[in-house]
Amino acid sequence: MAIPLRNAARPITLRDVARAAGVSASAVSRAFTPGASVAPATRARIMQASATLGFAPNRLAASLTTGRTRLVGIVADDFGNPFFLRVFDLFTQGLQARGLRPLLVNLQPDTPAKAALGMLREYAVDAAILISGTLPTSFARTFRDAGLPVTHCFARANARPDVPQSGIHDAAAGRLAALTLIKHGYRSLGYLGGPEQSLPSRNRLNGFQAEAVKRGASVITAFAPAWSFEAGRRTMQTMLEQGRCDAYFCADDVLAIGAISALRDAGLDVPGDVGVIGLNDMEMAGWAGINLTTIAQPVADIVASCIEQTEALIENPGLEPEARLFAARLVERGTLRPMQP
Amino acid sequence: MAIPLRNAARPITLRDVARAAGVSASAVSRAFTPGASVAPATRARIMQASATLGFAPNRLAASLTTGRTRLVGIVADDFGNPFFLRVFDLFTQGLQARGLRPLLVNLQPDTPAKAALGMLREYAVDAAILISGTLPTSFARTFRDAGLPVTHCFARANARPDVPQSGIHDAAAGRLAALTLIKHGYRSLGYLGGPEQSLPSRNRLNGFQAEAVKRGASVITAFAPAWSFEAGRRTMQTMLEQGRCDAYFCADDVLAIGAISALRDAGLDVPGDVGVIGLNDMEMAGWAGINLTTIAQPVADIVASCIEQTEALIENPGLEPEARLFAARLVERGTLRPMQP
DNA sequence: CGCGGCCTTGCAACAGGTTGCAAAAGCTAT
DNA sequence: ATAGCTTTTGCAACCTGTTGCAAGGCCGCG
Repeated sequence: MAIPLRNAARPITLRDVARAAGVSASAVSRAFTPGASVAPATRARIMQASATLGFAPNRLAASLTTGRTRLVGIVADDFGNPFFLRVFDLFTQGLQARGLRPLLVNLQPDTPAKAALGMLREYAVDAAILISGTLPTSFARTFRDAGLPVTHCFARANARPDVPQSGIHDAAAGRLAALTLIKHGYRSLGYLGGPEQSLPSRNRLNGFQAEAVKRGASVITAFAPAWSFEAGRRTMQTMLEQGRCDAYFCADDVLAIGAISALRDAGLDVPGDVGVIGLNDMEMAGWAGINLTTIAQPVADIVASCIEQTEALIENPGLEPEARLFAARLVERGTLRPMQP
Repeated sequence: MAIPLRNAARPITLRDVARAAGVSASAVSRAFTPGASVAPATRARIMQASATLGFAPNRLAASLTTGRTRLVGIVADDFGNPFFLRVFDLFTQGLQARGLRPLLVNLQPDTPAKAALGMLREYAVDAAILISGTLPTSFARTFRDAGLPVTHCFARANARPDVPQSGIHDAAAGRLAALTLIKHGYRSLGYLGGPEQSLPSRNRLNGFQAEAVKRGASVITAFAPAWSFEAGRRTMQTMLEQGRCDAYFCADDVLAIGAISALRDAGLDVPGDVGVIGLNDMEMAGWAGINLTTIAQPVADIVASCIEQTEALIENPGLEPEARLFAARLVERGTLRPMQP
């Protein structure tokens, strides 16, 4: 009836290897540490023994003395928008390539920052990366104040940031959208943002509105409760009740696709009657039947930059936080009427 | 010039708390262990001290003695298909709810199983979950043979499985697709699968073909090189060169959307000239403009089942592997012509 | 009042690595 | 052969928690 306390298959430890190679435990440890002082012949013998025994050093045990786990917490709260699949792909690949391992935390809408912090501290992550446009900036501050190096991707505070950030220049993207619509001859404009508390939503609006007003166009605005098709569709429906604009800038492609669906349901042709421009340039924006004119983020550059910031912050926790903003680019497809010559 | 070897902000340890609360380290450890023997008053004092110091026990240090990290490796190789975003969401949520933490490994096409195994063993994960329809079954075997508990989600070996598995009954889904097309009056059928080495691709074909042939329909087949829009579009283009079928079963919705794009480019109306049925029932299948008739997987059930299998395997590594197959369900939308009465 | 038994607590060993220090070994130059 | 250096190696302490064991405290009961 005895329940075994430990798995029968005990993992191979460094002492097993030491015994097999006829050296001390320290020698084995050093053999696996680049730059440590070991005779080449000894190292070879140890590596040989490790290979036959199938030994891999336990990083977690090592972390006790080194103070580094090479674990990075990825904290995200939007698993609904396909945009983030690309982002996860890039992040996990990029971190892996640097020998860092992503530990995922999937935030529920009601998860307090403290709880998320606790999850990460239990695992002694070297840093955390916040991937979200909707998380309040206080979230990052909570992490930072607890002494956990943290960076924020795809969000931007208005003033000087609390923590290092990478993302697009939202206001500039908004201006680009306005400029594009105006160039295409639209005058009465609508803005359909994501959740109102989301900084990118607001910053995109600010740029959009400023540019539009400057050029004599009018802007009405609405915020969708989520970055989803259904939210975009519903919000466009209520926007249409206030009368229709010539063209709409949607702060995300999926939102735009939902909005177009509502416009077509209302008997309006896109781009015949109404123009729509999205943001993100997700793969599906290029699909036939969608063919959405949109503004592209340099996602790969942003993610690479954020990883770089994270590594730098791990090296030097006192680093002055910097917001790196990337320029967005117009991708013309078929949801705006042809430009007036 | 001295470089500090350790971060100035040393994390709070259990001995700090012990000192603050005036008890021994063991007392603190026990205070955090449910069911351990501690006087309520002592525990309260310790919890108080922990809260003010901001202490959280380091699970990694604990893992040295307990032999459990509560870390689970999530190994995936397809970050292109939005279907998997939903899957990641469900997995991370489900694991978190059980106090397990997902450690992500993003497999590149050329990552050998040994390398992936090494990444996970370094972090002493309690188990690994393979999420992939394209990974060869040898991958799971490599993990298992190394003594790492492993389960496989969304793949199925033909015979008795090497490791526990959860997924849909691919052959049954294929039969359902064939039956549906035949009920709608289609006779000359086409199958557009994912990568040929993918087991789900082949199993879906087997069921589809068996049912179709049994009912006197013909089947031509093709395999796309990836589970993507572009692969679906291209593959449908080459299929059309061999003449067209009445209807096509595509082994994935994104593949189907690509295929429809190719069909329309070829001047064919869907569903007027050709019927298309997909598989997965992803969110976008329901979007206006796509409106794809498809076969739904009970994804949430499958993921829950896989997590359950994983937990069971951690408890009892000797568990007999079992393949749990879930029934797929038809979701009728607008890409098949109306049924003949 | 004394004793047995239970609950609570601390000691010390341990998990799997890392690392400062000093001893041992190898090498060169006298 | 010896001194003087450098390189290689092992010892032992340490990182942070956990746990078996035994000692201490407290209770009730006779």
